[in-house]
Amino acid sequence: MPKLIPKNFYNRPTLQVAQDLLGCFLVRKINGEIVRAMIVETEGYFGYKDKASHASRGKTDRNEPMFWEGGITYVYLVYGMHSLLNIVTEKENYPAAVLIRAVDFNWEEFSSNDKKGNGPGKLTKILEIDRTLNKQKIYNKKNNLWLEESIRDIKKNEIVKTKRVGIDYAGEYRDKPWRFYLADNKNVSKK
DNA sequence: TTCGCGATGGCCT
DNA sequence: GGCCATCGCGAAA
Repeated sequence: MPKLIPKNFYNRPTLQVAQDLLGCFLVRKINGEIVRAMIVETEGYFGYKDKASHASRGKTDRNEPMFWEGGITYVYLVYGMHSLLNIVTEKENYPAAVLIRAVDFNWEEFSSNDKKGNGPGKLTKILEIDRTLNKQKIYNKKNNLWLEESIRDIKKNEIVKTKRVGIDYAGEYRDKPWRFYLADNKNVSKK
């Protein structure tokens, strides 16, 4: 049986959590049906100085969940149309989260082009994740959204580290290698 | 194959 | 009023 990831998993350094989440399963229950999606790409955002992070200008109504303790969701809208899913990490009052950028549904039904989870805005659409799921606990199953441990060991050399996507404005933080993905997976959002 | 761009709305200055 | 942690389309090549 797959194991639910415990709360204390998230209360650790963001970049560690971002890498450990690769190979784990994002599980969503929709109308009583369970859909499992393996996480294949993540990005870390943390601290006050990183201009790419929403928290770089202090706490606001939007980014407030980033300041909560690890293990809850931070869902927000970009470009007026896409909901992006983040998992909050680290301790309370320190702003940090991991963006889930791509998932893989080992599932025939999800093999058509518009049902691949190969982008942060696409996987949320397929899994019906929107801002109503903001600020929810993901270490229990009550909100019909949770995370399960990987069913195999992910080796260090399977993880590719590179710069994050879509944040060219972030100055010295633009090129930080805080994006991680599984090297052999075809569902990552960009090369 | 890659590139250019429009859609679309909330958030921050 | 400007700016996005994006996507999919159609044109060019």
